[in-house]
Amino acid sequence: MRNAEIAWSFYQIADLLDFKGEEFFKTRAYRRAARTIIGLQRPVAELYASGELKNVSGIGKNIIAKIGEMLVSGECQLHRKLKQEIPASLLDLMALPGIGPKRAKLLYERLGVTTLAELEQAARVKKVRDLPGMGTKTEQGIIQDIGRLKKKTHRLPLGVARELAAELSEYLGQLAAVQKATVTGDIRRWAELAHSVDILAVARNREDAEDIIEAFIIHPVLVEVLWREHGRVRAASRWGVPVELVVVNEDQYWLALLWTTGSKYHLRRLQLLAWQRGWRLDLFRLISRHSGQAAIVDSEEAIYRLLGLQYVVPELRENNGEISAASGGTLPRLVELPDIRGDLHVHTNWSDGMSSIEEMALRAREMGYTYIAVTDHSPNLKIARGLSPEKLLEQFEKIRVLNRQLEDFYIFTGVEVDILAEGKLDHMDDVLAQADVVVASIHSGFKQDRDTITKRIIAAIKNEHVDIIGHPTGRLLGHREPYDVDVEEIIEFAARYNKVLEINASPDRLDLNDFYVQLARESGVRVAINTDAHDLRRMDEMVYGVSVARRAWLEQQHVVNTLPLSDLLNVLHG
DNA sequence: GCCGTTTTCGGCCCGACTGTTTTCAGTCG
Repeated sequence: MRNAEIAWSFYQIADLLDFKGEEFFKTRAYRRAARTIIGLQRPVAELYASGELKNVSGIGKNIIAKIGEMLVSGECQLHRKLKQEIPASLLDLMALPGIGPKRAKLLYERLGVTTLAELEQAARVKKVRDLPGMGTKTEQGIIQDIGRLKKKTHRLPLGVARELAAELSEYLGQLAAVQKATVTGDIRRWAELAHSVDILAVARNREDAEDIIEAFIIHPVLVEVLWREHGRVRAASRWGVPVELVVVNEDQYWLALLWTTGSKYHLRRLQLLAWQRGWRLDLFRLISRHSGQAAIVDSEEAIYRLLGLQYVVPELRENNGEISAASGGTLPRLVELPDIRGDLHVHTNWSDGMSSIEEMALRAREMGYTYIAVTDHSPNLKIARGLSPEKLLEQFEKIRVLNRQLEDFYIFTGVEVDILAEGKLDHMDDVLAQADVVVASIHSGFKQDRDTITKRIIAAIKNEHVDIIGHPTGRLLGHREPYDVDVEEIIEFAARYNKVLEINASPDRLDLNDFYVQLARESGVRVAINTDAHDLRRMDEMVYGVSVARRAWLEQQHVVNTLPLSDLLNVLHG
């Protein structure tokens, strides 16, 4: 069992116990354990076997026992029992904003509602308003939120989509009849939301294709075959997003890879250009219009070369000017993960992170970075145990001591300071002045109007100590819409005050998105790609932020955390 | 549920907001 699956079980146990009205501290313990497991760098099974699990903070005797059960049988008894007792669809209700365990229970017991569809029906016939504590506004809200949910269920945030795709392609890769399996489509282009999970497999023998499909569709994550034709199958997955598998022979691989990667707008432009240049490009084939011969290619690069183009990386294939740039040889030299020299926004166990400053720094050094900025929360964010000014200065002192011990690595002192509801910052200027890196972010007042929120952020930009605006739109992909903010104006002010905007690399955020990052670049605003990691493992999510930068055509010089330490110091203090 | 060497029991967790209320329960970050 993978760590993610075990963690997922604990999250679900927590939700189910919440529903039963179990005390807060117990359900929190399960959630904490889940979060800890997600953050582990080694397989739980390994730590369990070696007995090291008991040294992990937040995981005690009971949870270890349940992990043991899961490792043996795939499920623990408590989870099984809870699932029997409570319809799983009730958890969907609790995912609605404003509906927690108490209200879900009320709806279930008084109206017999178990699914979103039933809840919507109950709301439409005005039954919800009769329940204690609920009224017409709640009822209207339910109808609206369910409507909104229906629209988005078929798109999966990039992070989850990649995990699902990795699992399926790994599974395929293990089949004897499969030579290799590659993830393509939206995911290969690093689109922030995947409409489908696409996998391309190469069969060892021509006649194996159907057997591969047979073996594929029995994978437990797939629930139903939607359609199927020779060498192709589309199935519904448990995650709500469709999965598509294409099986080809080796000689078709590169054109099939190009074709399945998309986007369809990029392909359309490519087809047109191919036609103009004497080729016919269609499904898995590139045929000379003169000779009628199919081109034989041994890479995607070769296909673009045949068409007289520079190679276009998947991230750029959105019909956003990349084909004319490739034709003129003017594609940008995109920023790459190895260009990143440090992470300027991470949390430690001084606030709501899971690891110590030392652990985060050592991990960063291991990753090849030369610096990191520790940016724990400010006092306003009580739930994250935001640091008081005194505590923060104590942390700075600790970091100075650590810096004397570390060779070839530098820890910036820093803070992620809340932009308060009135636009003030959650630390005094004399405190901020002592930090190397100040990330200013909004964590409250999400529902304020556009003008108010925009002004708050502009006020932060104007503060001389602020270096970076963190997750500028506050969205959580698939969970929370961005707050209403005039991003164009933020970019304008960032340009005027020479401030850096963040690409928050967490796959739950990807904030700013590629569109605004491109606008920022065109306005001369530099970005910092930061993970906002709260544990060691999530420092690895840098690659997601880099993908946003690449989709926005960013080069190394547009990203401040590609700078060598000394240059970055100049930017921060200059 | 987890945690702890001044505790093996009693802490852990906090305030704002919303929509519903006449004083507050539930939700959320």
